[in-house]
Amino acid sequence: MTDSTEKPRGVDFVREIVNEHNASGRFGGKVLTRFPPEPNGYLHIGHAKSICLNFGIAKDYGGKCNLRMDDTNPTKEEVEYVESIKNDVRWLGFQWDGMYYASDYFDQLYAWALELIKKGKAYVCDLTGDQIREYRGTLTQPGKNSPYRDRSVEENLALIERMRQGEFPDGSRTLRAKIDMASPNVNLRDPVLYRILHAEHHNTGNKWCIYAMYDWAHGQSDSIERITHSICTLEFENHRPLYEWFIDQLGIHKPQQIEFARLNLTYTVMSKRKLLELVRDKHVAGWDDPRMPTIAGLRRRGYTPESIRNFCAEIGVSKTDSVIGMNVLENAVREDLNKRAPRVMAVLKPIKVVLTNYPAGQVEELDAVNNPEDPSAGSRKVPFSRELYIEQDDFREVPPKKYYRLAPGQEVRLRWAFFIKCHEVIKDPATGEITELHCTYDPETRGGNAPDGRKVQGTIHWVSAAQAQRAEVRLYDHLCKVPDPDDVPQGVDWKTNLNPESLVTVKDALVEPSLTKAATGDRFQFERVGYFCVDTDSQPGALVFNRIVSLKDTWAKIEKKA
RNA sequence: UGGGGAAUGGUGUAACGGUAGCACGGAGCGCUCUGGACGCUUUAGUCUAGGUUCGAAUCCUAGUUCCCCAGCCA
Repeated sequence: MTDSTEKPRGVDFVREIVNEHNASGRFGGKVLTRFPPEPNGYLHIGHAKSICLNFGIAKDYGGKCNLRMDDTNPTKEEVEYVESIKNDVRWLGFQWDGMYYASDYFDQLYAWALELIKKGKAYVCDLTGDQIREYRGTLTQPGKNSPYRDRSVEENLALIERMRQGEFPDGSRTLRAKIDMASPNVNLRDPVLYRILHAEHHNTGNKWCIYAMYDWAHGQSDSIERITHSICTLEFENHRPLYEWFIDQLGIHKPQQIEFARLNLTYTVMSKRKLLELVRDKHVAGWDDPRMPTIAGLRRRGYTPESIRNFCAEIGVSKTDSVIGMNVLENAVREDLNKRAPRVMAVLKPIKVVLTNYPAGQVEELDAVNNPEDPSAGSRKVPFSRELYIEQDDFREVPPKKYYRLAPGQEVRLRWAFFIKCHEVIKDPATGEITELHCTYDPETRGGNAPDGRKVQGTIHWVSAAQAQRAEVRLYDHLCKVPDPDDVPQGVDWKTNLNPESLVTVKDALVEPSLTKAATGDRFQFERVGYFCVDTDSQPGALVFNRIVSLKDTWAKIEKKA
């Protein structure tokens, strides 16, 4: 119809294609997508991009989205992975319509293979792996036909059945499509459909000893589910003619495959092979190690599903190979947590402060706002006393220019408390190390404001010595020390680019007492420091926090420039 | 050297023959009981060369550069 003259603007190219289909009636206005992972590892942030795209499109168009395990290789797949995948998809905030397995379709796939044989379009090949490679030719030279290419239909039928029955050892024969050994597209040079694999499958057990190749399973699985838009990554663009060839031969529903560029992030790796390597060789504590770009890792780190979804929306979808800066992801979680995370005071590297004019033994409760961005978050009480701890970084005996924090003779505000001024620096006579700061407080400034209207430049965070709780804080940084860890000279292991300081553990940070009630998964902003999340290792009385991301640090930037 | 793709500020991404915009980053300013947040200003781009057109990021031609493909992996 022509009643809609306004063009959809600002939508990604995939949605543009869907719009065209809806306009032309190609799929009768239906939209059915799917997210098809192989359960051979944990999902990562790159999968999140695909999940948001597939589920997002289904939602935008009132369609549906299936979750399907592409489980055609029993030697690499495990139920642990399928469970983790389902869990991660749900956690990201999506609910699939159909839950399927490519292995659900093994019978149908086998029937279709027989059909292809009967049409003279597939044959059993006795070539070894090496021979198949030789016969395939190269990118610039055509391949040559297998000597087994012209077996009779009857012989092929008999042989595939014997393969299925388990009469032949692994690798001894394959079923191949008969297409064109001279095709400039190598995927069409008689691709293997089935290989012999005497392996137990997580879903079908020992029913099969021949397994469909991905190329033989994927397109037809989409077809069976009547997927309309089969969205995948760029490297499958070369396979599309093959999938369409299968579907044309079989005369079944043909989805539209659309390829987009996979996500790459700086300072990390995204290949499942490399992530598995990190886990297996214990470079990290597991798939959910907070340094991992896995969904499980990001979750444990403290990322919110919203922040990941916002990130995916922010980066867009296109066909251009690209690398997104890690700072974009970090920015997404800061933006989300700024609105929601309660503020709290924690001192990571403490130095003691004694208020010489504050009565010994006295403790008072001060009101602290929980979240200046969210009035409904209310306020809490924090104890204040003669002995406190502040951050080592917040004191300089010889302050540089523009240093607004505590220094001899310089007045600062203690957040939600009083103005203090430093009078004496106590040092260890042996080492010269600063052990204590003697300060005075101004009782008139209770709550943080001076009745005489006097201003201070700096406000610093603190905890009261007697009431503070000890906590372990794990400071996470980039997994890799360079933006592109895959960029290594020939023969050099990419793992030489792992960041040795990706985890720095602070054993004895001091946190305000309200945090004793913090539960696993709770997120906070440690004021002026960063966003933190209670780790799964945390116990009552033995708190463990993960740094999700630091706050932007303007002072660090100024000081770096000086 | 075969085939398939992609090229817009530093990084991503819009514009669908008619003002090159947005986000992140960078620089600067304002505000602030977080050197946070927020607000404002600013920086910087159509791969190259021709052509069509009143007008081109967009259409045409020819180049250049980058990515993917030679698993019985997905």
